[in-house]
Amino acid sequence: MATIKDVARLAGVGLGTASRVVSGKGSVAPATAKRVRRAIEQLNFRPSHSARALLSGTTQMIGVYIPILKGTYYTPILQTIDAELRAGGRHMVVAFGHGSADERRQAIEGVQFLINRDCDGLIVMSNALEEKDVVTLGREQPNIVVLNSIFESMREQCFSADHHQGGVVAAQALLQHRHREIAVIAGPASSPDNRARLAGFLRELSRQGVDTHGIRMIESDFSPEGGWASAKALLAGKRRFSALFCANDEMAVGALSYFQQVGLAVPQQVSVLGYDDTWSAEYSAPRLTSVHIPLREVTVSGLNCLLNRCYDSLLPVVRDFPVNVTWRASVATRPSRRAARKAGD
Amino acid sequence: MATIKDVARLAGVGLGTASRVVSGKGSVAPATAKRVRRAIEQLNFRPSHSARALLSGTTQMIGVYIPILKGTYYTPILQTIDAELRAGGRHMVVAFGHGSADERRQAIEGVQFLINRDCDGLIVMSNALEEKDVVTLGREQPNIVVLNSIFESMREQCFSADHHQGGVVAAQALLQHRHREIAVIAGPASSPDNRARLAGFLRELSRQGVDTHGIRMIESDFSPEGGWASAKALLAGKRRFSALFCANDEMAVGALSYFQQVGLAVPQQVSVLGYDDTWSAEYSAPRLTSVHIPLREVTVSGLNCLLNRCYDSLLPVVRDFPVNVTWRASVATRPSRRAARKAGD
DNA sequence: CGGGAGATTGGAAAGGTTCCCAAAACTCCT
DNA sequence: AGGAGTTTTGGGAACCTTTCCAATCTCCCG
Repeated sequence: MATIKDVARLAGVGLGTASRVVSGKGSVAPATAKRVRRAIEQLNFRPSHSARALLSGTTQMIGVYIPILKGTYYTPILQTIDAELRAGGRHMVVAFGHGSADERRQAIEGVQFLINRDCDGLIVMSNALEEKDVVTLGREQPNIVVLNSIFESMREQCFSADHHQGGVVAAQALLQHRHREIAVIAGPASSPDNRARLAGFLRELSRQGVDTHGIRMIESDFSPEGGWASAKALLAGKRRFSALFCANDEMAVGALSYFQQVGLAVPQQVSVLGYDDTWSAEYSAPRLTSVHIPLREVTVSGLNCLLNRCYDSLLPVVRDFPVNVTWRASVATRPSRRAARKAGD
Repeated sequence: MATIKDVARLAGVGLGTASRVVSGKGSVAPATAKRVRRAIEQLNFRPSHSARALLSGTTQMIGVYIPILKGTYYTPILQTIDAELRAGGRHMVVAFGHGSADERRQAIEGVQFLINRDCDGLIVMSNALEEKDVVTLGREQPNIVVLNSIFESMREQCFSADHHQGGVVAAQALLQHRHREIAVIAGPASSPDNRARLAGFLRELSRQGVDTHGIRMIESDFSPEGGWASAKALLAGKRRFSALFCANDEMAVGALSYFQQVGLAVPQQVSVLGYDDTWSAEYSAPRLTSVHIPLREVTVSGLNCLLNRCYDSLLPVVRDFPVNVTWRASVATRPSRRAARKAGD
């Protein structure tokens, strides 16, 4: 690979002049510039990224940690980050969690890896990380932004929709269609955002007079397999329900698949409500009504906040993200049979 | 950030000694080593990746170009690549196609970007790239491996399952269940791998005596939206069919969603066969029978081939990938004539 | 006690860039 | 022609590491 020295020699100019032509800053006589450009062309020169990084102390590289890339939740995030970054001539290096260690350890290792790679900044998503972990990590690389979790010690750097409110909205959506016999497939209890949406959900339910002790809740793992298995367990149980709230779309999709298999019609016999409004909700059978989380906005704001820290720019940052529900076909008004029976009670 | 010079100074040793302790190669007296290690600890030193890269001429970084990260096709690939790379202490930088340019231009720009970033090697997926493009790109960075496309001028560096054979297998799956009235939702005609599977499909069909002029084929775009719209168009047409072959799972999922909406039972009234056997096939409603493409194996072999080129290692590389069908619930034996007629209404 | 082998150590050089400063070249005016 | 002011130019220094070579030290043997 040709270096700028070669370019300078071939063009018959000094190092500085060649450099000035490459970077476009500093004055250089038009004729000289042309000569240099021809030399660049001729030698197929492109500046070494490493050398620049070494000198400038910045790699123009943002690390992204994601627990696992399965399903449809993280993909738009990655896509968004890459688009924004590339527009500024920077790039993204991604690390996923993997190995046999537990999730928390995987996250720490992944982030550590990214730090060692000289990333200018980090975007981290993980609900397994603990407050003390981010503090430790933050000492090594203060340019960290966390998506979808809130850590008290670095509130400014955390971006998340209000999942408690998301739960409230979910409850309202169901209530509004007169459902009162409700089942829930929850995410892992260890996940704070899952806990938040559940709390909001139950709170709104009881606020509107539903006895929340009567609702059947199964803890699962955010995967379609988990949704499928939970739906099965729910149906096997004796408690009836006219609506099912799933703590994410993936589980809802699994549940939908199971209901289809056993011939339970959605939404005629059961309504199903998803959460996140990811891409999997769009073309399930039936199409899934889901609580919309404006993940793109969350991501962009988080990223902008990070870029502002790293390169002191002044990109716009928003910290409040409205949630609402995207209506599709999986939620309908409570079946009338039940209404009648209920009325006769 | 502390440099190795600081470490050396604090430990009261020379640069070389400090470096030897860091890298672990070369002999250093135990007592000295301990002193240096303490200094490292104390200063929280970690070697600069850029400086190492500059000196060694290698960034330990592999670039991955992917047209778009939507849906479930590319995600396992990324996950696989990251896992393999990290195991070797290397990392991945991903670029997606984006902008307003056409796909081919996007791919060229994306790859170019990766090259400028000093990647040691590149993994490229794109069916918009042309032979001459890879030749040009290959001149700048010879360490390129292409997944899921075959370019004659660099056959050794191309890894793909045999999509023609995939089409054959698909046809056999349907034939085996006595379907002869078949519709197809194809991918873009511009995509070579799509053409290959279609060719194989039709060839096997006619080999087994089905009049392929009688089959209704709609070209779509590999997306669920496309699948949905195509299913609708197919049903609106007057030609009837008992089975539908979709050139990828995403479109099949869209079709499934549409069929559910209009109350057409799968597989009782129409069978649906997907292609790729991605994760979306697993929990659709009903679960999708699909031609399994061993994408993980393809990816690993491609990556190994690349790593062998970049770092002259001797990782195992396989070039033949068996395809078969994963049976789930969306394909059944041809229904009675009455049901079939209904499907064509 | 001299000599030699081996272990240990220090520091210069190199890798490719950019930044900065001083020098050279040019322009324009008197 | 002389000089002031501006534009253009060249190259050293610095960024941080590793590699290599020479110097020093230690230890053992005759």
